[in-house]
Amino acid sequence: MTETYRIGDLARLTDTKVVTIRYYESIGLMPEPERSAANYRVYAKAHLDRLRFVRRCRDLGFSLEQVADLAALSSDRQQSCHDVDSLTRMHLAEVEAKIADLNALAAELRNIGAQCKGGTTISNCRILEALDRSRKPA
Amino acid sequence: MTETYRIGDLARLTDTKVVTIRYYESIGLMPEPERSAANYRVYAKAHLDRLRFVRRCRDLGFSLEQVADLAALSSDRQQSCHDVDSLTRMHLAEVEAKIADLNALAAELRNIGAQCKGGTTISNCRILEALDRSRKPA
DNA sequence: CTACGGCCTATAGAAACTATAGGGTCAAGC
DNA sequence: GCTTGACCCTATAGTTTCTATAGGCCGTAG
Repeated sequence: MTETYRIGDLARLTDTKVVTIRYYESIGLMPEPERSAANYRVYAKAHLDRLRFVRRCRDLGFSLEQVADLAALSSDRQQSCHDVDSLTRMHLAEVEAKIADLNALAAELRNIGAQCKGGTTISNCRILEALDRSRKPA
Repeated sequence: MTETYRIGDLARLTDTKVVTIRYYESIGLMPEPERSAANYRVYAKAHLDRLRFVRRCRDLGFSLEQVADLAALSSDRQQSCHDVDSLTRMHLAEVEAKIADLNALAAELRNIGAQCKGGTTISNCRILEALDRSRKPA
């Protein structure tokens, strides 16, 4: 009576490739499911939930290792909320740092692009010179 | 008389690991240098310049393939500036998209973090519930 | 009964390196 | 003269997060 899923179902429901689900199992991020007579993986709702959790964390940019940590924490409901919070905070700090870097990078790329106004051949285009700071001006 | 460098010198001068320089050589991104009697790599100034160019492009977030393209373009000075410009533009678009994604992610993480105010144990901490949208409230 | 989609395992590849093993070279110090 | 240590060499495997491929079984619809 309990509804079950095959690996393809899980893949469709969570927008994950079949091979990726098997990969998660191989690294222990997904528990090993039951098998049918034909050796097919047979999943229960709990597996679906777990996979959704994993995928959502990945979308949020957590590494697989961090996801595993988060999942372990979540299974120990007596444990302090603090660990989960600090993991989230650390990750937020990483994300913010990356944004800052990328903003600086974008500014530089826009600047480099602006140098192209003049020439049409490489020899009088400034982009490469801008990319290569060590090159002396012609 | 012309000054030469050993691989460790290049590494220090460009803040690159020695193995990484050899890796660049193995994939054809750095030309094969001369060898000393003891089979040590002996680099000239041109190699140093080339490596600086590669590293700077990498810092700007270009992939190794893009760096190779850029370098090829730069060696053909008759070629149109347009190619270099469009590569840079495409890359800028990618970077801007990534920034937008990360901003959305940071907002979500801040939101999740804010949920932790209340409880001190997992069972009344909201972070995991926020991470796992499919979990029903207890 | 054969074709087709879905499932299985196992291995290799992609990107951009990093790490390790096992060994040669060279200058300085005892 | 010999050892120590820093540096160099090649070759291979590991990292992360998957994706792709090969070769083959299962189950159903026509």
